[in-house]
Amino acid sequence: MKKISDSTISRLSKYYRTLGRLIEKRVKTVSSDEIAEIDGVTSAQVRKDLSFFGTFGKRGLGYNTVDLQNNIGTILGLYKKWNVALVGIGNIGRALVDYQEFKKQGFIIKLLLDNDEDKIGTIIGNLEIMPFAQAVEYLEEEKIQIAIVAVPGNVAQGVVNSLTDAGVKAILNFSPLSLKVPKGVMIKNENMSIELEALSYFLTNRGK
Amino acid sequence: MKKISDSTISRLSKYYRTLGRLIEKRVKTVSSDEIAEIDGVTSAQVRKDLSFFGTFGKRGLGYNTVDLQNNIGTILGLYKKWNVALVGIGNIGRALVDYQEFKKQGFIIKLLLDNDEDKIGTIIGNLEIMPFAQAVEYLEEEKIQIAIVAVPGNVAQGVVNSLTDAGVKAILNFSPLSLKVPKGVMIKNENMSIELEALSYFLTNRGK
DNA sequence: AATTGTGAACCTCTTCACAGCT
DNA sequence: AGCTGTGAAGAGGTTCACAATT
Repeated sequence: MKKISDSTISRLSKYYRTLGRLIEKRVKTVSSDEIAEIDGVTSAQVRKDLSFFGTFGKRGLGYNTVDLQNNIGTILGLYKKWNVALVGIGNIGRALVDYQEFKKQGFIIKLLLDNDEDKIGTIIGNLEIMPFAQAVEYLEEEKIQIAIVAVPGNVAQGVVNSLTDAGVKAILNFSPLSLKVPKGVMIKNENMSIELEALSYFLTNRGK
Repeated sequence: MKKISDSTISRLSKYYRTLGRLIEKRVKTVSSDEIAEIDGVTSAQVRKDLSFFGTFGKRGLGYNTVDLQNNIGTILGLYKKWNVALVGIGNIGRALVDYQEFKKQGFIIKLLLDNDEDKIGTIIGNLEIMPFAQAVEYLEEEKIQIAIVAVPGNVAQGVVNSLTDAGVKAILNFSPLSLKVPKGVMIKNENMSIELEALSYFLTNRGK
């Protein structure tokens, strides 16, 4: 398979969401121009992104919203169910347990892990917080494919090492550090500080 | 000022954090190669990123960790204090109030806004949740420069419109939609679903 | 007439490679 | 000798522009 850029994938996620909203509004057909306008990109970009995966439109007419959403969903693997472990049940972890958006896209949190004695055994939603020390066992039991890591920076790399040793192949990292993973494992960073710092830079330097 | 790419800015954030950790470990000097290794980029990339802003190293020797961190902090505007409003005090909003990393970088949450009658008046940390209906007034009063928007997708654009009308120039958006802002306003998206979907794509297509 | 799909042109970002400094 | 700073080359991503299709 041809290497597809990260930006194309993340734009496809946006188109997917945009199509969802159009479908809610009973829109049946949409042009690349309309999608582009909503998502703040060019229409050529939309068509090019799609062209890597096939031809989904009708010349002169545009795209059927439902079909296109389905196609993008399939490309992104959203119709599979993914079993997710959440590691580190602090403020952010707790918020993520309830984050509705995840469930909607097939990301099902099946395992909560922490190493804090006080937290282990606590029930959140309908899940009990389990000891990270036995992570390997639980990860296997629950057939976890994706781990969300929301632990303090100073222990994040260790946690990620344990997870990848246990065979986890995809990680979403909320700690503010660059973490290393072995080849064949994908890690994505959700780093709020980096985005805020970009805003800080913008406010500091605009006009210059 | 020459236009600097977003990726350069976000790498500078990473270098900043990496230098912080080196300084904690009493490291005095670092080469572009070492920074690059830690942050998973090339050494040429590190030097090029820095070169847009000045010359900070000594040939043959490398960079003084403390000086370089200071320089990057200044470039990013991190030594200013930024007054931040948090709009939408749901699960994510609540988690962000306590997020220590923000405070450390000079982002000070000074205002909590929500439009839910049941929430208004509640105190979180040492801040009272105020009614979004009077946002303009409070934003001015607290001299808010940055707003973090953590409201449901269907009301996000409206909230952002009010904020930009009230003069807010920088927004960090946690809703899962692409939002429009007027020229001169910067919006950064923190979209957990997009990252998870990239992981889903990776797991679905690896090996092909 | 409208809109897609796409090769080619363009532009931007990254890496190379080496002169220049310590 | 070691490492930075940077112009030039290279790679990758975006936009153009138009033939193809409905």
